[in-house]
This record gives sequence, structure tokens and C-alpha cells, in this order.
Amino acid sequence: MELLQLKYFITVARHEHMTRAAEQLRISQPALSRTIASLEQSVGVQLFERTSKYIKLNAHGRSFLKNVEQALTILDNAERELRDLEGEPAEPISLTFTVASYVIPALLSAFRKKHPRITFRLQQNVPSYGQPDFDLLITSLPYQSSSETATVPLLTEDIFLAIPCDHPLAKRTSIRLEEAAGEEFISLRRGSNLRELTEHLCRLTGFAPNIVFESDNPSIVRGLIGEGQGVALFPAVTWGGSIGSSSVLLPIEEPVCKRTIGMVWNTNRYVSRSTELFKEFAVRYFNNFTSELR
DNA sequence: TGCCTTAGGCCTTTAAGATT
DNA sequence: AATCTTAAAGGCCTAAGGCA
Repeated sequence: MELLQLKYFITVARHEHMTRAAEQLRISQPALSRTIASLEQSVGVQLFERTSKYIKLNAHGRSFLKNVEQALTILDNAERELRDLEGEPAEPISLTFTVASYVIPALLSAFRKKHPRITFRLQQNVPSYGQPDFDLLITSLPYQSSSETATVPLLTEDIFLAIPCDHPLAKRTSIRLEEAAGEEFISLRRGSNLRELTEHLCRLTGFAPNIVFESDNPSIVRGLIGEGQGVALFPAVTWGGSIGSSSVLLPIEEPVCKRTIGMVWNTNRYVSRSTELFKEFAVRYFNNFTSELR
């Protein structure tokens, strides 16, 4: 049993598709097919159920995958820990975020002023298959996960209603969400945190939002809101506070519209000194951030 | 029939170990 | 140190089977 075979096995198991797994591994499909076959020969059992149409993990394969993932995580942890023992902390931090893309650049910039040697691998959104591969995840809480994770809250923010300036409600100082039931909404694509939040809060109020613009790009959504192209639920802090001159931000009296952003990490994964430094830095950063806003 | 899939044959390249 | 041997990885080509 070779390390390379195990890495290939994980990729095939996660895709359950030889050709796509081979593309991701940047080897030819026949080479991968043979490597998997020789792994099966060396462990003495079939790991996949094969037809001419598809390849699928069988019960042996699923059990093997669980253990191989753990084993490779341990090896990876060991390697990172060894590197960590050398000199100053400089281990790259793999940071995934599903929210707060407007405030993360400033956070990273402030951190790197203090720790210029520490580099980052940034990823927006968590991949939909396999074990999540991040040191830290910045997301909305509570966070559901199949693996064992720990969490620290970073900030709780109000959600405002962005409304075009020339709208009759725009003169108000606050609003009840039900008053926006008949409006045209702008939001992010289904599955994003802001979209889920929008739908959840509207449902709570008793209506389904009529979404006329949706995009996977937060800048576009924010731009459309700024242009007064519709109403939108707008996170007060992480979407940058102010908005363009064509919209105003109104506090919502009812229901309570808030969300908490937090940091999540996998408790089975080695936490490098770099990661530990960044974690502490981010907590302090957001503490100062919210007290400045008050 | 044409397209897509997995898998086998045969080849070259590469790396590690053995031998001179 | 240079050369030879061996094993494994991986690429190209292609066969076989399912499906629309």
C-alpha cells in the first residue's frame, strides 16, 4: 500500500468518477484506473462497485475511506508540526470564508503588518464533497458540520433594510419587515448565507420575498442595492456600513434581524502557530471593530 | 451509430539500488 | 563515479459495454 495510491483513492472516492478524478490529479485516466486496481489488489478486497457506466464506493470502500482520511490527516498534521518547530511561525494558513468578504481584506492586511512572513490560502465557500480542507472558516453561526469542530464568535451585527431613496418608506427612521412584503428584492444566489437569511426572515414575517435580482457575486448584489434597484436585507457591518446615494439603510423593528459571524476550526486537525496567532488576532480585531462602530 | 464510460496492452521515462 | 538493472508511474491507443 503506497501513499500515492491512498491519495488517488481519496480523490476517486470523493468524485466517484475516474475521468474527473484523473483530471483533478492531472494524470491520465488509464494510469489512475491501474493505480486503484493495484491498491485493491494489495488490500485484497474490491473498494468500488463498477459497471461500464459508473464507479461507486462499496461498503469496504466507505469504511476504508474513513480510515484513510484520518490517516492522511495525521500524516499531514505531523508534517505541519515539524515545520512549525523550525524558527518563527510561517506556516501558510488556509482560510475559507462564506461571509464578510468586504471586511476580510482589511483584517488580513492588518494581520500581515504584524506578521509579514505568514501567507494565506484563501477560499470562498466550502466544497460540497469530501472533508472540508481549511485551517479556519469564517462563517455565519451556528455552523453545521459532519466533522468535529470548535467555534468562536467574532461579531453580531444588525441586518438593515436597504431601500431606494425615492421610495415612500425611505423617509422613515425604522421599519417593520412586513411592510416590505410587496417589494422587489435583491439578494445573493440560493445557498449563500445572505440569501438563506433573507428567505428565513421573510418567512418568519409571513411572506416569500419576490427576488428580481440574484447573483453569485456579492459586489454585483451590493452594487445593485447601491443603485436603488430594489430592496434588500443588508448586513450592517460586514457589507461595509454605508451604501450608495440611491439607497438608505433602515433599522428593522420587527422581527429581530441580527446575525452572528464566527470562526470555525476542525478539532482533529493540527492547529499551527500561525493559525493560533491569526485566530487570536481576528477575535481582537472584531472586538475593536464593533466597539468603534458604537 | 455515435458518444461516453472503464480498463488493458504496450511503450517511454524516471528513480532507486546494485554492480563494476 | 559511472554504468547497469529493475520496478513503477504514466501516456497513447484501443476494446468493450451501456445508452440515447
